Amino acid sequence: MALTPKGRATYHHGDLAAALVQTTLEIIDEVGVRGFSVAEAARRTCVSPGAPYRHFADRDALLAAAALEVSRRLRAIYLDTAADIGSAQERLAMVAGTYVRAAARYRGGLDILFAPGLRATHPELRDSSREFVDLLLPSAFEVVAPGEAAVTAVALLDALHALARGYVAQLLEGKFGDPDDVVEDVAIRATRAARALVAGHGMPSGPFGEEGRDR
Amino acid sequence: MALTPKGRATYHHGDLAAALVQTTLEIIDEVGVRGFSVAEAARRTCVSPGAPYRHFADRDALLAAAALEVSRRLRAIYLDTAADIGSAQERLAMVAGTYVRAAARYRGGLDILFAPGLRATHPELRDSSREFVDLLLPSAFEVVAPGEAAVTAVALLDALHALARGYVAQLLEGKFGDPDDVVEDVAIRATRAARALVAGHGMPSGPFGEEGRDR
DNA sequence: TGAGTGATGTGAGAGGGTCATACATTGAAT
DNA sequence: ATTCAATGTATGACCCTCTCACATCACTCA
Repeated sequence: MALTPKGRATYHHGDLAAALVQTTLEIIDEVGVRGFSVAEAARRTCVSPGAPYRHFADRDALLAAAALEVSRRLRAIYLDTAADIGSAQERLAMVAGTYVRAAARYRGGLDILFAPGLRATHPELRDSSREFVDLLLPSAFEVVAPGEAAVTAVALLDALHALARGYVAQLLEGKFGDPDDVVEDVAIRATRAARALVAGHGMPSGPFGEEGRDR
Repeated sequence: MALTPKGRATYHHGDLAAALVQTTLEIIDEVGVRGFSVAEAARRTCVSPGAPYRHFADRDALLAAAALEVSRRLRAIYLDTAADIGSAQERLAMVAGTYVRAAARYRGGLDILFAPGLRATHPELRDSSREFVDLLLPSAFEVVAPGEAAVTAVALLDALHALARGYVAQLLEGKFGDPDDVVEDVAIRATRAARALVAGHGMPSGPFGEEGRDR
């Protein structure tokens, strides 16, 4: 009998975990999270249906790993585009647009990244988002009034995050038409709205003031 | 043998469709969309596993019906709270807070309402959201400059919608802590951010200007 | 060099879910 | 009373998740 029951060169795959994550992203791009199955991922990776479970505890764990990968790519995109923006205001406003453009590129990828169930169960997803947001903290500090900087800056970032995610959701669900056709327009609108938000940032410290954030 | 193989009084249920929608909402509140199954819904409604398919084409159709119900309730909540708000600015800002509070009340309900897959497949969900948003149009018109009112007003509403949805997502995934504990705080923050957005609404007409909106 | 060992993949299968199909039951219209 | 359409049941095909015993391989250390 062939050394490789499946269509592979060696019995051991080499780096199944990474391959599965990659395949997962592809599948999700095609059929969405709902259509994804680890069986299908195994099939495409030319591996038995049980093999993925050597690397991921369950379906959700694989999805979470894929989401984490998306998160990493988003971060990279941001770092690329933010490099040459001088004004803190503009840098903040721009993130929203960048987010939207990245969404069009990764589609389903963002669906997992934001899947309510997953984020609730896998804290590392929230952590990754948080780290990403923290990249923006310095810019936020520059923008808010020196007095109550800390809290207001964080609140501003939360608001921007909310705004961007909302636009992404609307874009991906086709509210404005075929996502491919309208990405750029929506990105511009998101940027514009973000600018308005940054401009009107004069929000006095609120209930979250004392306890810091994120616990 | 008993007339009712299951624990029901009559062979015919009476209003299975409505009962299923209700049960669906309950299940989702308990175990989330991911944990929901029409088999379980049938079980709880004391009906055979196939019965639901007489009323709903497939699992997604049942979920969509449930989501529509949530949408209806949201609308009712809004109408209740908006009644006695005089200023258009405040009315707009308040919607964000209302949205957040409603989210805490319906939890999983909003998960379905916003589930990317569902909204893409079932246009009636987007329609219902749109009708809801349209309730706010008059207020939006009051707020923007008379000149380019139409487009800007719609853009403002889209931005508010995005913002509110983003906050809801963050709330439900536990970013700020146990949702129950922080609803009110988050609602306040959302309202505040919305106010900032409305205040900085001076966005000139953009690429969406010519073609109207929403197609 | 050549066993031993742990990591990785296989195959079979239990359990459950979706959905289609054929059949049973019933209320309403004739 | 009879018939019909609507509604529920029973059964089963098919797929998926996840488990378990076993096969295969890479690596280590004597």
